[in-house]
Amino acid sequence: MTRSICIIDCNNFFCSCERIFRPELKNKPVIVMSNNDGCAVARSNEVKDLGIKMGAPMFKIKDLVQRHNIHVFSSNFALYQDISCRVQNALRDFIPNIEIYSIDECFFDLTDFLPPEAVTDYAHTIQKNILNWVGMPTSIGIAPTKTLAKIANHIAKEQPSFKYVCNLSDPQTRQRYIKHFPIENIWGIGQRSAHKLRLRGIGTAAELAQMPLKRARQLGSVVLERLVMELNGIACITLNTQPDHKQSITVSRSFGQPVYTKNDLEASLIHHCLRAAEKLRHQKLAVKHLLLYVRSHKHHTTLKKHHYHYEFPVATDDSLQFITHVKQATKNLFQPGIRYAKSGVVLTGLLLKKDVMNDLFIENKTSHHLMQALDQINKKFGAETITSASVPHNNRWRMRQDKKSPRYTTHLDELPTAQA
DNA sequence: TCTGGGGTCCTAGGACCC
DNA sequence: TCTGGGGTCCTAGGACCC
Repeated sequence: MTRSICIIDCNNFFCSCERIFRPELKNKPVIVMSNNDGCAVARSNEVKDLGIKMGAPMFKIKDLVQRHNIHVFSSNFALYQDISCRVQNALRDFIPNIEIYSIDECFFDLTDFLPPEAVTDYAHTIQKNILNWVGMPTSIGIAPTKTLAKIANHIAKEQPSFKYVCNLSDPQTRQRYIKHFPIENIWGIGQRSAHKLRLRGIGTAAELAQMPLKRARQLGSVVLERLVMELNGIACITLNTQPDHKQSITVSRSFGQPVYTKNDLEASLIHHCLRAAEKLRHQKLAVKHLLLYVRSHKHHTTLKKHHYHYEFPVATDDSLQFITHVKQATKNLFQPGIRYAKSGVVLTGLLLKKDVMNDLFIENKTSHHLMQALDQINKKFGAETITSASVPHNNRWRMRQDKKSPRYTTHLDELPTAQA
């Protein structure tokens, strides 16, 4: 039976979030920048029309920004995450089982919910209501597999006649559209694979769909083989509405300005560890493996050691245990005279806190109540209200974020004000 | 001068064991 | 001294996504 797999995707998500609270920016060019205001990570349609590419560095587009009076925002993830939850909750009113694929996309399956001929109308209803309730414009793609639904979604945005909903369930319609769909735009085909395929004369989704499975596997392993099947309407990538817990947690940042001292490096790592531990506790997980790393400025090759690994004898979620290792790591890694550009922490070997095996012979040093109190206070009064006394007081490594909008929906002192 | 951050999955290759 | 192969587990790195 042909399934009605749907993907809903917020249009220019970060830009649209900013516009919800600045309605005067509708139809005006808007850009949202990456951390440190380094490059463009979201562009409104007006900006795309100016030819500014995804990831374009600020210093290269400064002139265009001025000339066209583009509104630039630093990224405001507290706001985006909250709007994302609102969109998801609105969507659940229409279909309870959704797969949250990213901050601005969800998959869902309408097969057992509606007859195929009713699906397109329902998608329009969902779309209209999310726009009314949350203020977020969206696009919806519908097809028998996730890969084809992503293609439909792409077409829904590009071709105005679809009004942001494209249904490729019908094989003839589908054939007509994938004939002209470039492989670069297929979900799962990156630059490398696209180049490889083009060299072999394959340039469109339809051409890739024709590839024999054996050949696909040989060329791009099981990943490409699956993709070819998906293009032919055979579902290989299943919907996952009950995801497992995370496999890894990362906190890393490029510095707002170059860092040369051990203290600054240590301060940044401690900060990242505290954030990572917070995330860990929030997801009710504990970690076995800790990785701390530093990066020097590009082309700086005299840096010998970048990584510090540690395996906890008993999985933990205790911020204070991490900090001990930061001291050790900085001692190991720091080299004077290096211009450091970035640091980070990666937690892997994650398991549910309730499944942690204690070791009889190791004293359990985790201070649950302390950590609980820490999280509650910081949640209520703002990040880093309470932190460890060993966190050095200095901000040299922090991000540049000059154009950040208020966190309208998550911080009481940043609420929007209505004018009478 | 200035180019993000947080994820997932897959493969190859090394270490080790029998 | 030289001689095998199969299995597992782990890690680093690649490719990709948003």
